[in-house]
Amino acid sequence: MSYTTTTVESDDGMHSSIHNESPAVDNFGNGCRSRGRGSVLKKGPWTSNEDGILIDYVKKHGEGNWNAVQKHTSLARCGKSCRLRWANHLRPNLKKGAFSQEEEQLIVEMHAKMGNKWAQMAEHLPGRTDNEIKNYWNTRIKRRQRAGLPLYPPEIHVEDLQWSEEYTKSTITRVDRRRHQDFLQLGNSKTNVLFDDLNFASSLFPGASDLSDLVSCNMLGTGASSSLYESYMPPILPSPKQLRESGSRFPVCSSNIKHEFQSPEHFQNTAPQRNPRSCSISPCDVDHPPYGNQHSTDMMISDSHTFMDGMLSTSKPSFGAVKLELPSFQYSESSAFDQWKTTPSPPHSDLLDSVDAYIQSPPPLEIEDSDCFSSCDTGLLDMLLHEAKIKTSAKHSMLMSSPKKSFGSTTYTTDATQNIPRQINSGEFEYSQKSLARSEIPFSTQFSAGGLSSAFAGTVVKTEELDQVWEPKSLDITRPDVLLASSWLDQGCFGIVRDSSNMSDALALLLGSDDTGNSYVTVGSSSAGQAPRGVGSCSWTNMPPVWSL
DNA sequence: AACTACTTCAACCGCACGTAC
DNA sequence: CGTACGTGCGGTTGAAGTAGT
Repeated sequence: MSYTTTTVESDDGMHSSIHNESPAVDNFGNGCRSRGRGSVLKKGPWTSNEDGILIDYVKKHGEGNWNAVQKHTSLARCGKSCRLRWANHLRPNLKKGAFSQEEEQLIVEMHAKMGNKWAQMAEHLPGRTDNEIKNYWNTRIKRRQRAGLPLYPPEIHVEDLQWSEEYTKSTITRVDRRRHQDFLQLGNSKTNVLFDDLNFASSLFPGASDLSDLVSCNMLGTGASSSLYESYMPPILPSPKQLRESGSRFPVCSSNIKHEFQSPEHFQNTAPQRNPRSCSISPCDVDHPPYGNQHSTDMMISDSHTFMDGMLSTSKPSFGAVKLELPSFQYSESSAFDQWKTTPSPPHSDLLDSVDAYIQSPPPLEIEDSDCFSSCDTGLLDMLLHEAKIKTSAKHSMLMSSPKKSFGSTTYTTDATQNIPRQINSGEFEYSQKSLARSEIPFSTQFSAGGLSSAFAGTVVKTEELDQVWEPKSLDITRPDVLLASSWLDQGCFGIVRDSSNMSDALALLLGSDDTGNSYVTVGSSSAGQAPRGVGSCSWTNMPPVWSL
């Protein structure tokens, strides 16, 4: 390994590096030039000798004051390098080796909550470093991207809908950390109420916060600009290897389509014995997706809703000036973290199930505009509304303990919408719009990412169209939206669609009328009474090649 | 055995924050 | 208040290792 670098001191004291091709063998004459001392700092891998020097130093002087290491020892390393070496490799009680399943699961859950807050995660993983966690996560992203799996298990996502509006505000636009911390320290006031949504104790309809949450969620979800996430729906042609495997990983594309649309009974029989939490998050499912050895129910996009999570941006600048720091549902309030951490199994598996069902409700059948651009804009709003309904219906189904049907891994409430809150304040959507505006992200940009618009755009659903559109036989399996929607088929969406009573309830849910009869969707650009668009009215030109195969 | 593709992970880089002066 | 410095964090890079052909 050659890390030989010539560094040029910059104005801010940092050293820019010019890599040489000559081998570096403790070449102190060709490294970083220390600030003010004129000595040369070494870069690259640490030797055991250097490690020993650093260890000795820390033993004598303790951690911190890393720049003094160079001054007080013969170590020709900059302070940053020393700190990194100590923190990641030399400090005691470091746990080396692969992550355990428990650790992996915890990381997934923490990332759902925190986003790329590696250091915070590391605090909850004794002996692990932020760098380790970060590397693990990046590797995991790549693996799941290849496998076409959602970044988070659905259960994770559902749980993660319980995040704070305030927190989101503070992270949508990159606020300074001080303010962020101030917010987190609000403590027992509003934040805790918001974070305590899991209790769902209130029968009030918190639509405003839901909407804003969802708005932010999707804003963040569009932060697909991150180099790691933007390719979650692969922007590149699959490798020959991937193509060979595509038959299993993208079963709907295969010629054996009839095997992919199987009866609910099939799913019931073949679905893994799924504990909503433990199974979905089990490392063997989440992090080690075997290409050809996976149950159909766990295959590829488990649901489009969750799929979007894979596109969550974390910190890379987005298309505009906005830097999206965290995934949609992140909050780092420690108390909230501790709360869920201590309850590894979700206390609301029923809730999760029911939410699954609604997540898997039909994709748009009707969108106002004909051109993709506008429909994408519309679709975002509709998607947000749709997600809001999902969330709120889940809460109410929780409260009412509705009877459920189960198809395979998915349970849905048969009378969920009877519990659906109809009370939606007129101002809530305005709030949502404000949130959208606040995000400063072009809607079209957001929506074009990964073809999500196809999965979510539009909430106006005509009952009579549903059976027609969503009969498996009428699916155009070449289309990405169908591919996305196929995840519902996987998870029993037909149970909803085919049940007319459920369907009407679902319609009510989706339309979300308020007391005055005002349709939810009419506030947005999408409206009822327009010509039906069908499933494929959105352009697929933005779809990554793999979907166009 | 040689080559290629892919994965892992240690280390670097730039930025931002806190603090001292 | 502004500046310099120390520190921490998150993103990225690239060499080493591994698997596949």
